[in-house]
Amino acid sequence: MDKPDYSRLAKQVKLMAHPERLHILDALRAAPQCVCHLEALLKRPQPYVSQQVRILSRAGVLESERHGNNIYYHLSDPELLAWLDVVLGPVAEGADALGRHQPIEECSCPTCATAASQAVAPVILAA
Amino acid sequence: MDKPDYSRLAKQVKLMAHPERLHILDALRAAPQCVCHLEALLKRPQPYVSQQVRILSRAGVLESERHGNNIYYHLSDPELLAWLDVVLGPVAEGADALGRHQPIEECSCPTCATAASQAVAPVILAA
DNA sequence: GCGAAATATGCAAATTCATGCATGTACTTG
DNA sequence: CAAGTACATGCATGAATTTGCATATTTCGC
Repeated sequence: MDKPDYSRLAKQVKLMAHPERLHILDALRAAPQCVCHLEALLKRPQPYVSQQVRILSRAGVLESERHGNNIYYHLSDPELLAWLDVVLGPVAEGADALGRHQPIEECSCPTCATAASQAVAPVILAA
Repeated sequence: MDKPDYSRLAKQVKLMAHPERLHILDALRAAPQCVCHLEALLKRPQPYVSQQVRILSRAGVLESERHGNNIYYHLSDPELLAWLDVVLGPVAEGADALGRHQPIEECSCPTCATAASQAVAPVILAA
């Protein structure tokens, strides 16, 4: 019977109401991702990605963890996670069953590098 | 495996990313509502309400039906409806089991008027 | 400590959005 | 057809968003 807090909800919803941010969130809900990863995924300059990440961070829906030079972000807000599941459908985007992120050629973070060198031929270093 | 259309989804999500619009959508998913109703509900001037309604209308998520002088709008997009159920929780906001809208004192549309005169004392006409 | 890699921050221009208000239109009733 | 009611539309202005870019910061390998 209590009215929802439309202001608060709208503010949270707004986080998804942006194509690139939605893309980031989609990637992030699957598994922690470093910025270079998202950069490769979105095909946008790093400062651009960092800024969108910051918007999400400052909204309190993200958590970060540093691993050497890379900073891995992941979604920490259950509410938003639930919404994303409905808007985007169940998690698919580049995540495997273990919750690790899918290696991307354009990304050179440790996770991607080792994964790539183990799986496919290391064409990465050639380019 | 196919990537979601982030642009399209973001655009649709944006419809909810606004307090007043979210409020309108909440009311609208329960039952058809006329503008005067929403006006009373939001406590905002009529042109303001009409404009928000138009945004939703032009996005194709609303349907309208005229009854005499009043125009009743209702949500016609199942996708958005599903999202609203998750964001706002199950329908509650002023709808009864029959899907009629709850009469509001400030509203003078036929539905409200008759409902009011039958139920509580018609204090409405006094003010 | 130095340079390189990964990420963050600040700023500015362009665009979009929000909102108030005056006025226009459509239907109804007498 | 005249007047009233319900709703729509146009416009103006200020605020917020978007996006690009230059530059700062942090950490690692040497």
